[in-house]
Amino acid sequence: MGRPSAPLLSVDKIADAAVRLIDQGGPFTVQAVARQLHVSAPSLYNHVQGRDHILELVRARLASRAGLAAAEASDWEQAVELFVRAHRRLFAGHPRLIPLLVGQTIRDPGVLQAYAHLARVLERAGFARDELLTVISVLDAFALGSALDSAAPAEVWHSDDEDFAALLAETAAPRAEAALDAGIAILLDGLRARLRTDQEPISD
Amino acid sequence: MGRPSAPLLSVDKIADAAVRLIDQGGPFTVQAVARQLHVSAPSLYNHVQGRDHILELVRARLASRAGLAAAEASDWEQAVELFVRAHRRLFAGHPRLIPLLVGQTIRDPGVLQAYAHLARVLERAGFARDELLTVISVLDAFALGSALDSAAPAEVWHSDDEDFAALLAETAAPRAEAALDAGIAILLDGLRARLRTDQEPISD
DNA sequence: ACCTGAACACCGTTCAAGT
DNA sequence: ACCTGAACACCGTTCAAGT
Repeated sequence: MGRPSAPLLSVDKIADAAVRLIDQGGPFTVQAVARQLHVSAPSLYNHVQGRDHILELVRARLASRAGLAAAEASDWEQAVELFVRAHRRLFAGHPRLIPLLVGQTIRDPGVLQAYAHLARVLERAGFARDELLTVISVLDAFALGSALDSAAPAEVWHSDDEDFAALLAETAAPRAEAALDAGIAILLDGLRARLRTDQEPISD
Repeated sequence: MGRPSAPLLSVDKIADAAVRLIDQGGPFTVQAVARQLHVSAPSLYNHVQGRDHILELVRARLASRAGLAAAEASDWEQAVELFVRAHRRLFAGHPRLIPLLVGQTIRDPGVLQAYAHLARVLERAGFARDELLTVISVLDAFALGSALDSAAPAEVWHSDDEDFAALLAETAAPRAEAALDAGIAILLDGLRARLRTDQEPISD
């Protein structure tokens, strides 16, 4: 009781504990984070603004670890690939994070910079300005979806249909890597075709 | 107090009230659903197994309304387009539903049938079996992402970056429809390219 | 069979009290 | 400045009591 001589907590420690907790699998509560740190729940509020803030810290932390911002590529195709792979790395080890972050507004400047950078690269490459957000959403959603599926397809679909259940069982984690490559190829092919249309709109 | 002469509730009434509540915007709680129906919260448990069950009912209800299961198409390209558009319709009017359903296992037989059907169509078209789930995930994620963005891009990204903020402001709802078409075109082009590779793997 | 109020074990968050 | 315990207004869910 009372103030400790050296602080027990810090923003970094809280973020780390939150990541650990999420990976462990239990429900994500402020109280559980506090328990990880052997501290009472209200203590966290000296360093952090609340539950949502903790999740935003986790996003920032994992994004920098996954090298999301470092995606400085020369050409747009490489930029797309790096963006997707970084995003996928971000979530791949932490599938339980996805439902926690979907629907939460992204506020972390570092993460937003990565999005803004990709938007600029795509625009410079010749993509129509009002398509940029769609393209980014597709990439974003794809990385997220494939991370979720590769980690736990059974958690997404629960089928009694024999054929579909077999398909689910069959698609195991090792194959998911190849599936990611295939998915990226699909997206890049599609985007290349799109770019041609954007650049030569009246070519015939 | 006591049992009413005619039942006040039904599974359908609960599902409808839940949809209304979600669209209204407040937090989704069992108590709030009960309030919509002028009934106490425990009453719902006579018809429904709990909060998650209610959400699954909502998914089923909106899926059938959006015509997800009706996506019986002749060729795979049409099947893909119908699937994406139905999915997008499902969420487009109810963006607040997305964070509630992501991360929840899909159990509704009708919805699962739509996925299984699409898987079969794609397999028959020549897609590699271990890619089917990836392809479906991409489509799924795309429909979801585009519905979320078109409804409320400001809820997804909150940027102080001038350029990016401008891009967000600029991408208004009316354009989102065109963006959906573009996105579908991107996906179909990419998938066509993929299909060629799958079918002629040793062509050179 | 179907609704109610009371109760239980939780939440996230606030705040006065302590050092 | 930083941690604590008590307190507040909520949750989802269970259950005996009522008709």
